[in-house]
Amino acid sequence: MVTIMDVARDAKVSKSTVSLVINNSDAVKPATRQKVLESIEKLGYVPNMAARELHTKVKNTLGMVFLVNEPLQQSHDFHSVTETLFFDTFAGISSQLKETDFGLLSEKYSAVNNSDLPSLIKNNRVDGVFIIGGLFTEDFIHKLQNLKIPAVFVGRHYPGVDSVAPDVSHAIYAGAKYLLESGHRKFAFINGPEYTEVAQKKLRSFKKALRDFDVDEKDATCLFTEYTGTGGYKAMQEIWGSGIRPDAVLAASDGLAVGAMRYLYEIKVRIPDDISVMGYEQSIISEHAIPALTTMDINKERMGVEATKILLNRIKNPNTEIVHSTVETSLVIRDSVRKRI
Amino acid sequence: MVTIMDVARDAKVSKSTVSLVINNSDAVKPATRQKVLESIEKLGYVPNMAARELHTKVKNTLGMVFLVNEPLQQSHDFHSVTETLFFDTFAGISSQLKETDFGLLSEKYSAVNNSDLPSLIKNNRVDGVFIIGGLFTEDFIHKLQNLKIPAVFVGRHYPGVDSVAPDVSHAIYAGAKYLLESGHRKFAFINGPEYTEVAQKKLRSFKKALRDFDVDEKDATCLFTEYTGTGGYKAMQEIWGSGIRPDAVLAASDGLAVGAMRYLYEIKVRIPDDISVMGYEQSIISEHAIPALTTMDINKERMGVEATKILLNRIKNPNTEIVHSTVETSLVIRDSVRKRI
DNA sequence: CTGAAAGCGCTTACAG
DNA sequence: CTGAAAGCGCTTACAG
Repeated sequence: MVTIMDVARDAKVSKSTVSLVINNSDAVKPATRQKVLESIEKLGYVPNMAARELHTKVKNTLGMVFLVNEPLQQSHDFHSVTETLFFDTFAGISSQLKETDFGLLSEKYSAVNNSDLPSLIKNNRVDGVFIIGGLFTEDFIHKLQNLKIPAVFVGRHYPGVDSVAPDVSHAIYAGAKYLLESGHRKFAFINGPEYTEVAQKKLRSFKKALRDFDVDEKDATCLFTEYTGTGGYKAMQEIWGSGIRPDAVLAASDGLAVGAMRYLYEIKVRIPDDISVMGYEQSIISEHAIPALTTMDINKERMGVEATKILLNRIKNPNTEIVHSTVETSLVIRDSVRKRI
Repeated sequence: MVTIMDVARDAKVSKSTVSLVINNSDAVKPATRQKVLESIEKLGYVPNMAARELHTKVKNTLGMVFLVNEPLQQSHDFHSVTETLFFDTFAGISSQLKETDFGLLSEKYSAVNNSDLPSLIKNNRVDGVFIIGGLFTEDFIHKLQNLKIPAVFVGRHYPGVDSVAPDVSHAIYAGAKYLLESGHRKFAFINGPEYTEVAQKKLRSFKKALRDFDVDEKDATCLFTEYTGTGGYKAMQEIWGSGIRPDAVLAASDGLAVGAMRYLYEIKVRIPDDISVMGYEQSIISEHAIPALTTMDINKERMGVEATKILLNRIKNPNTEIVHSTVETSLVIRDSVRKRI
């Protein structure tokens, strides 16, 4: 392995000087600098991160903790939220980190019934950490805050810690508005779990849209369920079973939407001819759904980019104010909604 | 920050002794060991990885290089192969690494027109590396081999480097067999890009199944296209457009299958009533397809687990023989294939 | 079984 | 602008 000493010898300078050019100090004469650079190139020198870290205390690595449900979840479980969040966020973070020297350590972690913190945090391997997804517990947050490690939550806001999340209220409102403007007047709203704050927020936005368009709340059936395909399927089944015939369903996730679509397919109700379906998230399954699902793009990749900027800044300036960043959402029109005017 | 010196003082031993207990040496008297352990616990000591690495040369981190197409690919691009491979493989690797002290650095990387190696390799940050997906070039492989860094390819075999891949031949054969045994006799086989070895292998297996069931090759239309939803869509369109009416389509990926299904939906051909469709991969989109897609599970998570075992072993025993591991596949029966007997 | 010492490859004041 | 020196927190022979 070639060390700083080798290039110092080759360039006929001291290793201090080599170190200075590596770190882009301008206290080096251009000619010397050039000579050193040539030696580095010639010998294929790569600085030893560990040695550098030992001194500077900066690890040049960020952690990505990817919150999952217990037990082990697989991508084909007819679940939809977390994993697609993971992939796109990763893409955003990864692209943003390309410009820097930071590496990204990843780890799956279940916050429930878990007294340990993620090992990349526990073992002190990162300068800062992204917490992906909403599946954290109070206990987890407290432990995290005690460590005072720079952290940003991605996907959900939480007071007192940096976070980036989509503009949920606006997104649901925009989705409902699109449906309303397309002439729909009788709704099913399939929402996430009732006890979550996000679901409550979504419900409020949905009802606000109804009010703004003078639609009676009686013409909207609102159900809570878990964010899975199965959840959407059963909700749709329940609605249909109780004799309700909406002309549009708005789902709080693409997974829920696709679950509802499956039930409708089975009972031979055509989408969008007989009923419109609208999702929320813009995940891989919305693009591949049949018919392709009209949905709200919550811009997950952009969230990753924002989160990276926030985390890097927090590491550099630990005392800046906490930031809660909200990422804009946008409507993605595909084939599952039809105008009824 | 608490160092080995602090615990040495607290336990009233030398730091060498502390180091020995950390590293589970049995050259420490149980009583001393106990005392040290207590001090470690009390002070919340965590060994400094950088200092350790500086000495031992082992970084305790593995890299996961996730091969992508140029340009930046997003998960909703109606593409399907790589990203779902990424997610499930990651899950397998991550769970396997839980038992160890290794961390996992990830990076997206495009091998085409890229003279640099992935930065986690270039900067020498990992002890070994997983190369995920088949999108590598000869040039990439040569550079990698020159570095002599332990590497395992996941998803595709390549001579001279450790790899784990699904049993492609068996999987396609099994898929075709299932269709044949269900009474189908007129096929469309929508395959990946013609120039890839994998596609050729798939074609051979498919034809072998045909022969074994005495079906004339004339009754099977075989098309090559890229592994995307759009590819599947266009292939199906072409088949239908030329007047061919298969009773089953076998697709070389779930993305292709779902693309084909989309076309069939548009021309109001019912699945599985009018035609059966079978996928390959068992990705998130197969479970969420409508109707749910019968497919071959290539066991991506298991590939991650195997790859981890191989890589860890290669690091420990650099001179063991190259291994090409093949992971078993299995049939996942859902709703897109109907018996026609 | 335990301690003193050297050294891993860097960076950073500090002289000059 | 450049070099000599100390030190980051460990591990590993080596004595004892």
